[in-house]
Amino acid sequence: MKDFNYEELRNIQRGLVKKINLKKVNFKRIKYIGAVDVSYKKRFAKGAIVIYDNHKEEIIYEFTIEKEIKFPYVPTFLSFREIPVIEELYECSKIKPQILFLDGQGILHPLGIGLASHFGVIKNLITIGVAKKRLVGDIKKLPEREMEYAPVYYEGVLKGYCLKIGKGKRFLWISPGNLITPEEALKITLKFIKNGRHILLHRADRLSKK
DNA sequence: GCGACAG
DNA sequence: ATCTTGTCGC
Repeated sequence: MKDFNYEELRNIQRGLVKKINLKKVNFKRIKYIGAVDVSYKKRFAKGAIVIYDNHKEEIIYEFTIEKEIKFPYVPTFLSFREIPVIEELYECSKIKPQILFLDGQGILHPLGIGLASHFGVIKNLITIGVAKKRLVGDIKKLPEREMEYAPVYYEGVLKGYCLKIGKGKRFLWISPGNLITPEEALKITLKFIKNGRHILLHRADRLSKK
């Protein structure tokens, strides 16, 4: 793994965060919704994308790719590790989703530019960040019952929601990536939670691990 | 200095 | 994320 200039990468993030646009979604345009996930094995990363047809209400397309890992996992710099894989998945997909779910944070990031926001900005795409763990953000009290949620604040501003899924101590940290509001990101995500899991991200996760 | 820290 | 045996519970 080469040496990376993290100060320079910080500057890239500072430039990208200015381009995030948290506007409302025009739902009439939405026909395809996608999800991507990446898993790792030795020197390689395997990415999977699934495309859901919102009218047929089913997954209609999916595939995987493998790529050599070129960047280490460093908290707050996850984008630089995963985006090469996700970008190839997106560009090679014969069906382009109008909304894309990513396994990671959106604006719930120290600089406001998590994986979902980063990818949403460079592709000018509606993206939603769905993370399994907290990176930043404050919450008054964790939701206690299944499918309950609580607002997450960072620097005093509402940035996303924490949703309790399933029975145990499993939560999802949902925040807008780009071109969507926190409330809409929560609302759309809720539609895909079945049996305590996000059906599209879960499918992408399983595919990437095959 | 100490604790936190997406995947 | 990944490495990993047995084990608790529906």
